[in-house]
Amino acid sequence: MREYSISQLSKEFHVTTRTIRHYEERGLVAPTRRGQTRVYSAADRTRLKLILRGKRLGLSLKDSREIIDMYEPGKSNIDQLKKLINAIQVQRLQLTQQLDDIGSLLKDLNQAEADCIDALKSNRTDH
Amino acid sequence: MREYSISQLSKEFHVTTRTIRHYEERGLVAPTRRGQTRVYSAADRTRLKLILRGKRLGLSLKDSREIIDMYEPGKSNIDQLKKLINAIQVQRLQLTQQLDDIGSLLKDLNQAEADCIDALKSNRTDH
DNA sequence: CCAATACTTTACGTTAACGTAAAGGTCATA
DNA sequence: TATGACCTTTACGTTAACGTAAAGTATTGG
Repeated sequence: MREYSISQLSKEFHVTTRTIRHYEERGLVAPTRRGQTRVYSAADRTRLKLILRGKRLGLSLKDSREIIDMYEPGKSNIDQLKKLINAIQVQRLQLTQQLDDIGSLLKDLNQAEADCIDALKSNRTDH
Repeated sequence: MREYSISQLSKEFHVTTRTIRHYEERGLVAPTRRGQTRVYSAADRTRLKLILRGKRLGLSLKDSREIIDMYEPGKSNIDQLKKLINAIQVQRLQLTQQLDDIGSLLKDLNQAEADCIDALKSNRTDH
């Protein structure tokens, strides 16, 4: 069972230690302590990974927290489960929307790039 | 050539008029005026669409502005073009990263949902 | 022994992207 | 003519997600 220091994780994920502590303040990770010092487990590291993935997708920390909490057990209440399933469907909708958006944007970018290259070429044969 | 009022667009895109004006303040749209009143063209409407798409993808207004500006001509300077091509490649990298992320998240969501459903079932046959 | 390194907490500061009044102009219609 | 329904500008407020600085603790190598 590997352990990580805060600066190790900060280097691995290219974020500041302040950022990681901030996630803790907001309740997204809860490393154990050796004395006063934070000790991160492999599970903690995974949570960080998920948070950062969420961030890349434009999720708020609150959203990320909810999603991450979905993976954890202990939510045996039926209403909770139904709520979760609902939340999952909402997320899925958003994601498929994003997929669409990305497709469009990539297309646009390709077009823009092609235009640029054309412009460069005609510029070169100009004068 | 259709025209739109600010409230029309605000309704169509489900944002407040304040938001649209904010985009203007930041230089992302520049509707003409009839007297004091803003009049939006089809092109303006398209820009709005692009901005909101960028927003769904987690882009900043500044990023969106740059991307949108790529589609417009008048950037005939060679250095500018090269810079643009570069920016496009950066964007493309980010997007493919996002595609990856979304794939992972969707997988996770499916798993979480399946787990939920399982939990519900076993809960039903319990007791 | 002391200086460097890595850790800690506390707390105020900053930026983006709007929200939220407040106060006023314009036009149709009851 | 006055009451809505829209439009405007100005300007301060708010939230999220950290940044940044100050001040202190703990361990480790020269």
